[in-house]
Parts: sequence; structure tokens; C-alpha cells
Amino acid sequence: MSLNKTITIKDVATKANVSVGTVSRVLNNAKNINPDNIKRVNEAVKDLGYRKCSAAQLLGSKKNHSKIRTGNIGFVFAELTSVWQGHPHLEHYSKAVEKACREHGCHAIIEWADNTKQGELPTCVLEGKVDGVIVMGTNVDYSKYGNLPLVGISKTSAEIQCVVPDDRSAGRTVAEYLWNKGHRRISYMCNSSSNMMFISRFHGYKEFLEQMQSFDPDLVKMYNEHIQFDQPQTSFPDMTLPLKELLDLPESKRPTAIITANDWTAAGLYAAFRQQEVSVAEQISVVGFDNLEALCCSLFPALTSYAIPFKQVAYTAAQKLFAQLENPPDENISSTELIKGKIVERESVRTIKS
Amino acid sequence: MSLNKTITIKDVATKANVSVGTVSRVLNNAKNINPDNIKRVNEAVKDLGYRKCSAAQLLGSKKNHSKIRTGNIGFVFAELTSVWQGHPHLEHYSKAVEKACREHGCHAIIEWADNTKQGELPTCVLEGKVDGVIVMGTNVDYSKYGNLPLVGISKTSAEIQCVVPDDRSAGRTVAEYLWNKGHRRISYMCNSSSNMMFISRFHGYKEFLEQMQSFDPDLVKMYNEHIQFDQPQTSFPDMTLPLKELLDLPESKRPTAIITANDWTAAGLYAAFRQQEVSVAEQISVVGFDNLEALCCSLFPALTSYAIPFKQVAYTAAQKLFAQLENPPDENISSTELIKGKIVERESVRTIKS
DNA sequence: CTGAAAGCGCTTACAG
DNA sequence: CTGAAAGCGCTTACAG
Repeated sequence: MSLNKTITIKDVATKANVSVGTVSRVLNNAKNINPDNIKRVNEAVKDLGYRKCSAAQLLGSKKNHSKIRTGNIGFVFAELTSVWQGHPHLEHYSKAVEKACREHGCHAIIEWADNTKQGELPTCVLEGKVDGVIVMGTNVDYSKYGNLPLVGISKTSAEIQCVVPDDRSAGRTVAEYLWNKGHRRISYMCNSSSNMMFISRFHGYKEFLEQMQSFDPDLVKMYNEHIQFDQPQTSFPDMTLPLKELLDLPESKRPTAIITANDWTAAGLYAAFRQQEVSVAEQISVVGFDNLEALCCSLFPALTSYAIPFKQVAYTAAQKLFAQLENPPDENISSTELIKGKIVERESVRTIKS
Repeated sequence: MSLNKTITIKDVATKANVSVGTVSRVLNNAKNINPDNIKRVNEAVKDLGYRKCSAAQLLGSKKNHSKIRTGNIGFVFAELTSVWQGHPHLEHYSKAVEKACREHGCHAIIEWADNTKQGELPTCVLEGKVDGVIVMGTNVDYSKYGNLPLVGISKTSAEIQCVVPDDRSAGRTVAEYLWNKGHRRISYMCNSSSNMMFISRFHGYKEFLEQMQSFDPDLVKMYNEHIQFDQPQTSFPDMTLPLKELLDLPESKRPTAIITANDWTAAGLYAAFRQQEVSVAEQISVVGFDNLEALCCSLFPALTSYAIPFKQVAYTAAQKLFAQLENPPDENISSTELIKGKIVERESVRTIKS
């Protein structure tokens, strides 16, 4: 008999012999309702198998300032195509966003750069599928997004809310860590001098060593390898040359520790070490960044690395986005939040006794 | 100036100097519209930064019985909460679905069981966010979904389209593989006799051995450990007892190879072996199912395993769902497609020369 | 080809 | 404590 007709709040009201207003109030747990009505409404809901239509609910509550329309937020990898999907730190990002969404009764739409035309907005935005976005990318033009609620997680900007890893502090922390282990000649190596994160880490490192009056430009090896962002790296960078330059330094200047801009570079360095028959930790200590578990542990000796707080960054970003969506506009001032991580100690650093 | 007021279709209409109806028609690419109006509407949309409210759109189109076109498909883990997120084979599923979506210019909404009330539909369905769903779960009641386009990927049903791994063939293939390596007494071990996949694998195994007139019930060790689906397993099953029963068999009946219902069980078996000082491969060969790369390779000797074709299953399922959405209804007959995987050889199987 | 208008299912002042 | 009613932003017959 069921004509498959949708059961609405009206049907419930009729059956419970109250007005739709009352049903709505019961459904939303309002205060001060006749217990008798509550009971009858709940019974009617059950009998009828009523389920609310959230589209209508959203619409109805539009009168207040909530900007939630779709109940979806977008997580966009603005510069990376989906060939990167599955890379550990990126997974951390998207999982943290999905978690926050679950907690807010929303859904996440993950979008890679695959279908985005040069200079265009991601399609989930163009198609109006999301109420706001979290954008990852170091070169994003945020202004493009107009007044869409937005949080950036890798490029900072004074215009919008950002949550980014504190790379400068990370660089500083690692340098200080090595210093405290007795190292005095600490090198920094980097294979992409145009990478903002790598630069920030370098600045933190430099800052600390300058403070200790131990910064030595000869120990900095930054060169610029062209990194393809539309293709994940499949091989470690070749660090033979920069390593050789360091080893060719006079004994008294040669570093006792090397900080690499990330774990991948460290892995490349390990290979160069093997070639030069230098043993890690014993002869030269190494610390990386990212703390890619599988990579760090597969190296021998296992690589000590600074864990960039990917999850926290994305989770915090999502919280801020929801705040933008749920709070009155004037409560949302643009701001940049820097999130610190921590060093995960493994076996690649030796303590130097003085 | 802008009081941050939401820009609606009405604003666009005013600016473009047409009615809201016309704006709506332009936005939905209706036929027969004055090109001039199209142009003005599009300009107004752009100038105003208008974005449609999909909640309102859904509500508005409620009147007809046509299918809602959100451009999203749902991938629902009907019985698993998000604590399972990140497990390798599940990731394969969702990634393959996302890939198919990208190819169709759509988006995927992944939903875990966290927010689903007992017996209810997933919220992405309740909220009308998706045009169809792919459902994973061995106990799903598909009828609940009404006439929503649907593909099942773990429980088969005559009513709907399904794409599932061919577990029976997998069991058969592994038994045959061992047979061809010279094994004649092949055991099957399983720690959850209520798991449909495990049963199917068993049936395939049994079928082959019966055909070879070598099926021996004493070599089958199936017991039923209660498996919590709301919590991923954190420890391997304890296989000490069933192994002991096998080892206590008279020499002439003792198996030379054991098939375990999955890789986790194999890992538990390895532990039991160590305790009993039996060496894998050398004394007893082992083959698992799932081919969990990290697990198989971390065992010693590395575990040979049947790779369940997770990716293909999910990808094929997504294709079928899109076919349902894009083709006339009568072209979509319910059917079940079984997908075969293959054995990935490592070091846990010895060849027996006769 | 287009406008005016009804209606989708809810929420929420407002007036008792 | 509750009902009547306006309104959320769209879609879609309907009548030109």
C-alpha cells in the first residue's frame, strides 16, 4: 500500500495531534514541552518511521548565520595529482580532516589536482559541493577562492586563516638537539632551494647556530634539483657531490652531524655515505624531517627524524574551518597558527663527549 | 559593503534582470534559453560570486520523482567504524573508488559506521548527499536502501549488483598450487568459522582436494573466535592449540602444508611454530590470503599469500554503479561478478620432490 | 522562450 | 507551553 511517499514532519504532527512546530521542538530537544506531547510525538515518529530531511533542516535554519549548506567540506591538494595518493604524510592530512568531519556530522570531499584546470578552482568548489575548503599547496592563490570559508595548511597568508607546521622551529629544535649531544659543526643539506619548508627549516637551523656563534656557511649545502610535483619521487636524491664537498673540508671544519631537509634526502645521503664508506652515527650523525616511519626504520642505522605534526595541522585546520562556518563572521579573524612537532629518536645520532 | 549576506539565486536574477526561474534554467543547462540571458546570468553569477545552495536544490526538486544528481557517490563501510581507517586492504577499496570517481568527474564520500544508528542507513544516504552507494559489509540488508542505485562488494545478493572477490576460487587455487608443489596432505586453518570469506576459501580448498581424492577432515582446523568488528585486531590469533592437534597426528597423516584463512592467522601460526620449534617452509609450508605486503614481508620466512584483488573489486563496483547512474534502468540487470586474484610467491613454501 | 507562483520539509520568531 | 505563519533558496508545472 505504501506509495513510497516520503514521511514528513507534517505527517508526524497529524498523527501526534500537535502542530509541526511542536514536533520540530520535540525533535530538537527544546525546553519546556508538555511531556505528554513529547511522548506522543516520539511514538508517532516511531510508528511512521519518520526520518528528518536534512536538506530541509539546513534550509530552514538558514535564517540564522550558519554557513553550512552542503554539510561537506573539501580537502584539496591544490598542487598534487592523485599519483601522490597513499603517501604517508598526505594520508595523515586527509584522515585527520575526515575525523574532524565525522565529529561535526559532516563529510569530507578529498580532491587532487587531477581535474583542476590551470588557474581554476577545484571542481568541488566550482560545483558548490562544499561549504568551505582546507587547501594544501605552497603556491596557492587564496584570493581566487573569493569569500569561501578557507583554511590554508601549507602556505601562510595574512588574508586568511592558516595552520601550518612550524618548520622554522623544527629546524631550530634539531640544531639545538644536536648541539646538546655535543655536536659543534653541524651541516644542513637540501636538494631543493625553492622549497619553502626546506628554507624555513634552514632558517631555524641557522638562527640557532648563529646564536651559538657557530654558523658556518661552508657547512650549508643547498642546491636546486627540479622536483616534479606531478609525480612522486621514486628515487632518493643523489647526495654524492655535496657529501664529497663536506668530506673534502679540512678535518677541523668537517661536520660531525648533518641535518637533511627531509627523510628522503637523508636516505640519499645514506647511499652516498655507503659509497664513501662513511658510517652513519659512528662517524657522522644524521637527522631528517618528516618522520616517515617506514623509511626511517628501513634505513640502517634507523634514522632519527623530526616528526612534522601532519595530523594535528589538518585537524586544527578543520576545527578552524568549522568555526568559520558555525560562528558569526566577526569572531573569525584571520590568523596563522604554527604547530610544532617533536624529534623521534632512533639510532642515527651519536653523543659526543667533550 | 558586503554584509556577508548569502548570495542567492534571487540576487543573480535581479542583477541579470531576469526571473529566478530563468536563472535556475540557465544554471541547470536547460534547452531553449535566450543566449543573451544565458550570458547575463553567467556574468551575474561570476560578479556576485554566487554559489548554489544544494540543500535548497534538493528540497526544490523533491517534487518530482527524478533521481537526484549530486555528482557524489558514497562508499560505505557498513559494519566497520573508523578505527579501521588505514588498514591496507580497506585503503585499497576506497582508493580504487576515488579513482573511478575522478575518471567520471565525480566525488566520493567515504563513510564509516561511526555515525550510523543500528538498522539505519548511512547518513550520506539519509542526507541525500549521494546518487548511489557502494556498500561493504557481510551482513548488510540491501533492501533497506530502497531503490537507491547500489553495488555490494562483500555480500552477494540476487537482488542487486555485486562485485566480490572470488574466495572459493582463491581457496581452490591455493590448494592446487600446493598440490603442484608436491604437497599431498594439506591442512586448512581458520579462527572464525562464521566469516563468510573464510568459509568460501575453505570450500574451494575442499573442492579441489576432494577432486584429488585427498581431502582429510582431520586436517581442517576451524574454530570460532569471537571477532570484534568495532575494533581492529591488534594481536595475531593464538594458533597453539590447533597446531598442536596437527602435530600430534601420526607421522603419515601430518600435513606438509597449511593454508590459513588469512595472513593474520598465518602470523599467529608462525608464532605457534616458533614455540613448537617447527621451521616454516623447511618442515611445513604455509600460504595465507590477503597479501598484506607489510605483514607478509615482515614474517620470516616471508609469507606466500593469495592476493585478494581489493582494488579491482572496488574499481569494478564503481564502474557498475556509474553504469547504473548513466544508463537506462533496463540495461542494468542485477548480477554478481566474481573477481579472481593471484598468488604472490615468497619464501614460505617448499617444493616436495617425489 | 519566460515570469509568477506554488511548493519542497523544515525552523523559529511571534503572539498568545 | 503551543499553534499559525513566514521564510530558508531552490525547482518546475503552468500559462502565456
